Amino acid sequence: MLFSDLQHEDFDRIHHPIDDIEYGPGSHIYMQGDAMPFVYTIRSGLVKLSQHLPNGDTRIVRLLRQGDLAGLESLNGQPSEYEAITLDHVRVCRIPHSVIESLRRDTPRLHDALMKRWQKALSSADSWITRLTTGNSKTRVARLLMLLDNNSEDDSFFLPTREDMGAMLGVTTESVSKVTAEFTRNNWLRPLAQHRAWIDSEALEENFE
Amino acid sequence: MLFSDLQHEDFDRIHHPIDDIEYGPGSHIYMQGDAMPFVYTIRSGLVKLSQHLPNGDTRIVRLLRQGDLAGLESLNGQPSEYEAITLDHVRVCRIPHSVIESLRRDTPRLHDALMKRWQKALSSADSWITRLTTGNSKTRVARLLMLLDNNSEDDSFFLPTREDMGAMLGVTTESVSKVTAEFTRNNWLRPLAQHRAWIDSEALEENFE
DNA sequence: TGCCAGCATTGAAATTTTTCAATGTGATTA
DNA sequence: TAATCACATTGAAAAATTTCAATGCTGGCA
Repeated sequence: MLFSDLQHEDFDRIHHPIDDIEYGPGSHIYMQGDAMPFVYTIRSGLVKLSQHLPNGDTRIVRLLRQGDLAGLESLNGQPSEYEAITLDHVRVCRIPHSVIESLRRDTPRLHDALMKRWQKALSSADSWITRLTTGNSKTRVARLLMLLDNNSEDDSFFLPTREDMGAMLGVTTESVSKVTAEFTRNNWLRPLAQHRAWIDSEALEENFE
Repeated sequence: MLFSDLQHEDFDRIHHPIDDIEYGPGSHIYMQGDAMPFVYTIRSGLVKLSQHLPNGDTRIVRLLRQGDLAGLESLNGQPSEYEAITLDHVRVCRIPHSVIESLRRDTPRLHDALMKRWQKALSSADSWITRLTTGNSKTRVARLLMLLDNNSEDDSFFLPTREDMGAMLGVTTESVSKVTAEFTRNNWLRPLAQHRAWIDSEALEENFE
């Protein structure tokens, strides 16, 4: 939670509604171009942040999960450059900008917490570039699976559709499918029920550092 | 400049050395793994921020130019995940973390300035993903050339080596070369002396939105 | 001035990825 | 239970990209 760093007294200053909201899979939290008076912290589930190109291509630029902040970009009042769509069941906490602003003035701890979030988002964006858009398609799929696996608390993890995986890696749906099918044949990937899956991390790591 | 938002009185509080430094082309400002007690603002020139993968591949994740901040990542005290290398002649202003910290406490304006920088870096990282790692190699090269052109104050702009362009786009040196050579034959790209070049933006835009 | 070193360009063959068109498969619903 | 829908998988051919090996070009240096 964004506010985990704050003391209780800080919360008492909040006189604006902070809502907990739940979304089913595939829901739009916000769209590209939306005015954004809120920031969202993800309490559980996975959210894809994507951008559309003028030519109609869509690219997923980041996955947000528990503890991540969505809508940071728009703290400046600009409309969102992204759309945020849930992949599975998602719970968020919706915080009005006004709350952030007033807390920002009074509590240095929030400042620091916000800084840390920026930092995390940036470093995630960069490692996305280095790890998920470099190498051939097998390597990219392997790295994505390991990232999803790492992100998960669980032994299993959420396996997106091949189309979404393609949009994350910059390759076609079919190419992703060919690779995941091969991994499955090798027993490196075991798709389970409900869009979840398990991987043999050692084997993948060994073959695709 | 980072401090352009600050009033003069704020500067008087600074009792630490802030140095202006100049680098020739190809100089290392800092390396991956370096402890980083500084933040750098770029006063002029172009800097590449890159990351190495364990397998030896290198990927350029961002270009920094006038007004950008390098070393933001390490405000938390962690060693740098990046290396920053100059492409041309570069002037930077090197600011100790301690200065940032003490200003941060006292001057809300600096806070805001820093936030804006984070925001800019993040949005740049994301559009890097969407625009520079999507589409075929001609499209990517075209987009990179337009980005370099936009960045430049000048009518001409700095044209990196084919190898660096490849590391930005996730394609091989030779592939980039084939594309730039073709663009040159079409008169869409005109390489000039001293690593500089000119493009026919209309023609490129038309062919590669 | 001429030579060198370091890029850049080119070509052909190998490989990878995309494209396009079927064909599976599993979960949900009638 | 059967029908249906949304994805996933597969295969073959086309297209794009990489690889590898030469060959050009140019600016700096002896």
